[in-house]
Formats: sequence, structure tokens, C-alpha cells
Amino acid sequence: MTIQTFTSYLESLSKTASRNEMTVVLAKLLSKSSSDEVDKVCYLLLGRLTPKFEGIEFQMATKSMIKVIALAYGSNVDEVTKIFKQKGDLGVVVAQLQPKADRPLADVGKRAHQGEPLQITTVYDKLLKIALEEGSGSVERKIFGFSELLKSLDPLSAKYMVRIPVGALRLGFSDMTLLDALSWMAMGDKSLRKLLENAYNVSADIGLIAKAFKEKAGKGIVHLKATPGIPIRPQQAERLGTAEEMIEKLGTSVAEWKLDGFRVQVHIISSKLKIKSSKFKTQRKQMQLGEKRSDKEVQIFSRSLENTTHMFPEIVGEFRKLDVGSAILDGEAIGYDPKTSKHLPFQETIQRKRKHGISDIAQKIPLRYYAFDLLSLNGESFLEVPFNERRKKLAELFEKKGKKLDPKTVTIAEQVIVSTPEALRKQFDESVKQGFEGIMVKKREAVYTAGARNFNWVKFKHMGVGKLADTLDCLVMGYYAGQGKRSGFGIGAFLVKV
DNA sequence: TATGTCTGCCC
DNA sequence: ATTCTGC
DNA sequence: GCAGAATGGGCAGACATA
Repeated sequence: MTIQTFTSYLESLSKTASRNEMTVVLAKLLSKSSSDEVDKVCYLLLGRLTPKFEGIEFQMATKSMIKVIALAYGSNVDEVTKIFKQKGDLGVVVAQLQPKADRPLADVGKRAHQGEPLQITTVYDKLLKIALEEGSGSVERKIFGFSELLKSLDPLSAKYMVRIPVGALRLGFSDMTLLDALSWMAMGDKSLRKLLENAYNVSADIGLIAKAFKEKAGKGIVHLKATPGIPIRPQQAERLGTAEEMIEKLGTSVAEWKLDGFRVQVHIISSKLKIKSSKFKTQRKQMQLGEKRSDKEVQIFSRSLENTTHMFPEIVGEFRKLDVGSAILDGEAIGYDPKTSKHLPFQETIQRKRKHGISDIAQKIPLRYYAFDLLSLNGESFLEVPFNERRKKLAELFEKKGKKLDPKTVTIAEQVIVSTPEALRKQFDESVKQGFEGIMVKKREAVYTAGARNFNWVKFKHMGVGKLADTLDCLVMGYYAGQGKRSGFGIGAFLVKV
């Protein structure tokens, strides 16, 4: 598939409001993609080059792309910046500047048609090369490389490619619609969406799923189960305003302290336990950061599926002691004062979000991991198991001590069963008194709905829902043009004096 | 070496 | 993380 | 209610530059 064909789809998608229509258009695009390119097509549709947990980023955004555009079209940073502030979208800036380039638009178009048409895979490879530039002089190489790429593209392709590093493709759809489209491609309806979503939840790599799906000509069924080493999309919590609503919605439920730290998904992988290698697993490169596999490897993933193992050496160390084949745990890590053992505010915990000098900061700000869920154990997925049973398994895991885990570093989240709004409020008040962020209220019978935000979990925080603390009198001092949807109004935000 | 700019990822 | 919007 | 876009505060990392 040529890049021009691809971006003509993007153009028509961006003009489509109805997600059902988008799904049909996307299905056609996917079916026209060969199985060698469909994964790359998926990543580019999502404005990326790889899934998040691969850790490959452009390290280029608005400022860099302004330089790219200036260089490509013989303009300068000030001019491009000015137009960008007016338009609020670098794609539109490119569309506007291109005819003014040293070569007329017609020429650029002709060049794109000359010789071999540019394939989407070629463009993808060039983008990847740019993203992978690092070290001294890399900023210049990225900017120069991207400007050369822009010049080789037809106008429409340039418009969309420039939007990718700034994370503003703004096509009006994202991963879920892409899963719908895969189903539509195979079936002409959304009947396989649930199946595909299940696969995505335990292996958040749409490119891989699309490729496997396509190779089976859409007839096969994608079977994936939770695999230690591959992150599971974390369950998220809904919000409700009052304790009454919570009890009404969840019934008798479980309350846990809401800790203001990092969401941490711990994977324990034993090499002795041979993971049945799925089609996906074999295609995947060795796990990034995957040093030699000792007999017990621990990998850690963030809420957004980043591999953050390097941030938590003490947690990794503890879990390596655990006498277990493999496991996936969900929980929260929070810093504490080594003298008083008290929890630290998020502002201090976040200083652990670093990759250098971890052992130094770990002395100053040690972390404690509160496990609150068990998603898989010794190859068996618990996603479909009710919460109270998962929790029981988790407790058993902590009790059966191969070697004892240090409770200062790794522990299990406390729970209280609540069946009335009064009891719930009492827990909430107590949590505030003890300096927590509030409480998490969880439905005892609920399965772990990976990737979803629903009322299986509800957070009870101060300040209720969407209520402003107070009103404020202010004086308008100026305004900004705004980006994206706000760019059309001329004003995106006010500058205000109190 | 010290500081500044830009970026990505935590919430 | 929160808030808003379109469907 | 779901899916998506846009927004904010604040930290460290990567590189450029003084």
C-alpha cells in the first residue's frame, strides 16, 4: 500500500463524524493492507510506531516539528510558530505552507508520483529510524531526517505524518474503534469485538493482534490469555458522589485505602515454568530490558503499560523471594518516611520516577507495595474469577512463605467489608484522618474487567464530583488561540488576573 | 560543569 | 489525573 | 454509558548550549 492511499483514508476518516461509518472505512483499509503491513498500519492509525510497552518514542513534539516544517519548506521558526498559533494544528500549517515552498505544490505532487510510489512500510521505516536516533547530535538528525521525509511526501501525507510526533492525529477514533474495524473486516459486523477486546486486554498490541487475525483470514479466533511478561490493561475506577449511591450500586462491598502513589502491576516469571508460546509470543522480540533470565524474573508495568521495572529494585527483590512459579499482581506503590514509616505525599513519591541513581533515592524514599489483586497464578488466569476469590488467593500467596516477604516493602492491602452508607462514610472519614486520598470501594462478586472503567470499582475522594471549591472574580488580561477543536473559535483560553 | 529547553510520563 | 462532547 | 479529545501540575531525562 502506498502512503498516499493510506493518508487518503485518513483524510476521509477525519471527515467522518459517525463512528460506525469510521468502522466501515477502517475495515476496508485493514482489508486492503497486506499482512506484512497491517501491523504498521495499525500503529500509525493510533499515532504510534509500536505499542506503548516497547518504550519507543519520537522525543519530538511541537517545538521540534515547528523546526522540521521551517526547514522543509524554507520558512523560519517565527513564521511557522505564528501560523501554528493561529491555526492550532501543525497539519494545517503544513497544508498552508506547502504551496509556498521553493517548489510549487504541483511539483511536489509530481515528484511523489515519479518512480516507485512511496510505500507505507518505507515511510514507517524512515519514521522508526528517526525515532531511534539518540545521543549527541540526535536532535539535529531527527529534525533534518524528518524534514527530508516531509519533502518526499505528497501534501496530504505530509499533513498527517507531521501530526504523528505531536500526538495530534485527531481522527476521532482510537484503539476500541480499531478493534471494531477488525471484526467488521472479517464479519461485516461487530460480533468479534468482544473476542478481540479480550485479546487486546491481555496483550495490548493491536498490530500483533491485527496481523494474526489477518493471517487467519478472519476465520480464526484470537485466543490469548494473560501471560506473565506481557502487561494487562489495568482496571480503572468510576466515581460516585455519595455513599448512598455506592451501596445502592455495588451492594455490600469491600473498602480499601486509596493510596496516592503509582499503580504497579507486578509480573513474576519463572523460566522453569515453560510458557506455552502463543503465536504472538514467538513473534515478539525478546522482552525489552530482558537481561539474562535468571530462574525468577520480575517485570513491572505502569498504569499506562510502560515497563517501569527499573524504578522498583526493592519490590523486585522481594518478589524474587516468593516461592511461586509465575504470577501477576495488581497494586499501588507509595513512598514512606524511613524514620516514621509514614506514607509520603505523591509529590515525594514521584521522585522515584527516574532511571538513574535509583539506589540513592531508594535510601531516601523507600517504597512500599500494597498488593490488592491477583490476576494470574502459575499459568492460570484469574481475570474471570470474582474479586473475593481472587483476594483469597492473594492472601494465600502471601501466607505461604517460601521465604518471608518483608512487610515494610511488600504487603497486602487491608480490607473492610461495608454494607451501609454510614459504614462507608465512617471508613472514608477514617481514611482522611489517616492521611489517605480516600477509599476504593469494590464489588465483591466482580470479575477483573481489564482496561475498563466501570462500577466494579468506585473511588470515594474528597470534594465530591465535579464541584468547584469556590467561585473567583477575575479580570481578563489576554487570550490564547487554543489547539485542536478549540482552534476554530479563535480563542482557546483566557489569561486572567485575580 | 552548569543551566536551559524540550519532552514524556506520573497523577 | 479531570472535564467535556458526540453518539 | 462509552469512546475520544483536550486539558493541568509537576517531576526527571536527554540533549543543546553557555
